[in-house]
Amino acid sequence: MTLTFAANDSSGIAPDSALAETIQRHGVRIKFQRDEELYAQDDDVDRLFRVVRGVVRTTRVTADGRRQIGSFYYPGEIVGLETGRQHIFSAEALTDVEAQAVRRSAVCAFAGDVELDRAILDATRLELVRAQSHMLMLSLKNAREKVAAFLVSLVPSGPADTVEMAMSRQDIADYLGLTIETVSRMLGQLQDEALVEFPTTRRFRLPRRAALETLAA
Amino acid sequence: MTLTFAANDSSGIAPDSALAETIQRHGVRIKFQRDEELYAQDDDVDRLFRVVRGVVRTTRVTADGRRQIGSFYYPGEIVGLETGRQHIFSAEALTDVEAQAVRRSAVCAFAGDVELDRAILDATRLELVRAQSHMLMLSLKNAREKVAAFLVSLVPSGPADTVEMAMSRQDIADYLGLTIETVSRMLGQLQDEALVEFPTTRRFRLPRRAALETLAA
DNA sequence: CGGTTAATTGAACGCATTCAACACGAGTGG
DNA sequence: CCACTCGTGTTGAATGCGTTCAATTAACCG
Repeated sequence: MTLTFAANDSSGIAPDSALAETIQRHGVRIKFQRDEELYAQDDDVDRLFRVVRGVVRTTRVTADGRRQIGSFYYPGEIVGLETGRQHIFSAEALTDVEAQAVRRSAVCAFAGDVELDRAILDATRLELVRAQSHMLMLSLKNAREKVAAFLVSLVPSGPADTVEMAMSRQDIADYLGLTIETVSRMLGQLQDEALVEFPTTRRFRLPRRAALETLAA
Repeated sequence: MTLTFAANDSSGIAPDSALAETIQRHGVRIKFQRDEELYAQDDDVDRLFRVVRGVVRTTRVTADGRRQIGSFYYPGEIVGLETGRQHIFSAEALTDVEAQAVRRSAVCAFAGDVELDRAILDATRLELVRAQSHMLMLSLKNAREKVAAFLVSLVPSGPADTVEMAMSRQDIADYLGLTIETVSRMLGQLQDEALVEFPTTRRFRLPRRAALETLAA
């Protein structure tokens, strides 16, 4: 049974951009094991990655240990351009990951290519839209709405097939700004209302996606 | 008595970029009255603004009426590039505002200028850093920390002079993801601890900025 | 099988909200 | 000058949502 990981299509923008193509052509293929870091917080920014297989999460930890997850990245998406000189987030392989990497300097070498410059700008804009959407979710939604919205974002709007979640409850909690207990409770609550079915803890189905979207606010 | 409005320097990046200069040279000067809109939510993106005088806030309102403030913009800063085709936020003049505007198409006309393309990219990156910083604040800080961080962000790190706040308590609340009552309580609490002094409701001083920074987390 | 980590469930607590009343300041008109 | 109003901000008391702490169950892997 082949079961692809749930893809986050919350942005609604196709991940295959000119930048993705360029990385695809010039990138070096690298593999990361589960939990391995693509780059660390405070690392100098020097490489861009295009996810080929698996899922990547970006994480930041404050001085006093509080953790936040910036986003999850799926095949076709670009990781590594979220900041200035130094990385604010670290990037970690949630599953075994295959990626293509290009040095930022290499990308700059093509700077004459207007097409490419535009592509980097577009990718940065996409990143900004993600952040703004995340911002709204964090401040305006309650626990129930957050979890509902998260589930919806994991399932392509097409057929309501079973999807596999790459992330743990802790990852979800840190992404939504909740605790694992609250996440678990909300999932249970939604399951009681038959808005989601969990055959196993990491696999689910949305039998009434539209209804769930409604209460995701 | 001349008293300039508090400037948000939380980003730590100088607002005067190549983009700002270009707008300064080619921009059309426009004045907005207090509460007037520079552009509305869902408007097509067609103009970029450089604030010359006054303060601008970006706002978004959800279908069910919940309000969020994206950011406050001060003289020298760029407003209007926060999204794709259509604006997600509206931009409103918090005070009387003087701004310079350029049509986006006009900016694109200079596209051959690599310098300028880079400037737009940098400005977009700055916007992204703002959003990420805001994200962290919303999910990881409690009410006390939020308000402390907000006060600190309004005061240039230099001399602890009295500064004037352009925004209402409601604006602060919607920016921090709190209610006006909570904001008011936290301000009162910090004042009791002599970490801030309010001669009037819109004017304050930070006698112990470092101490406030510490508990802003 | 244990042994270990991840996830769920329950009960008590606490922080921020909600609802309500009150204070303050600015502007208007008697 | 005072009285009145309206918008804004503050303060108090009660409620509730999400957290915290603790115990139990489920999943994973040797």
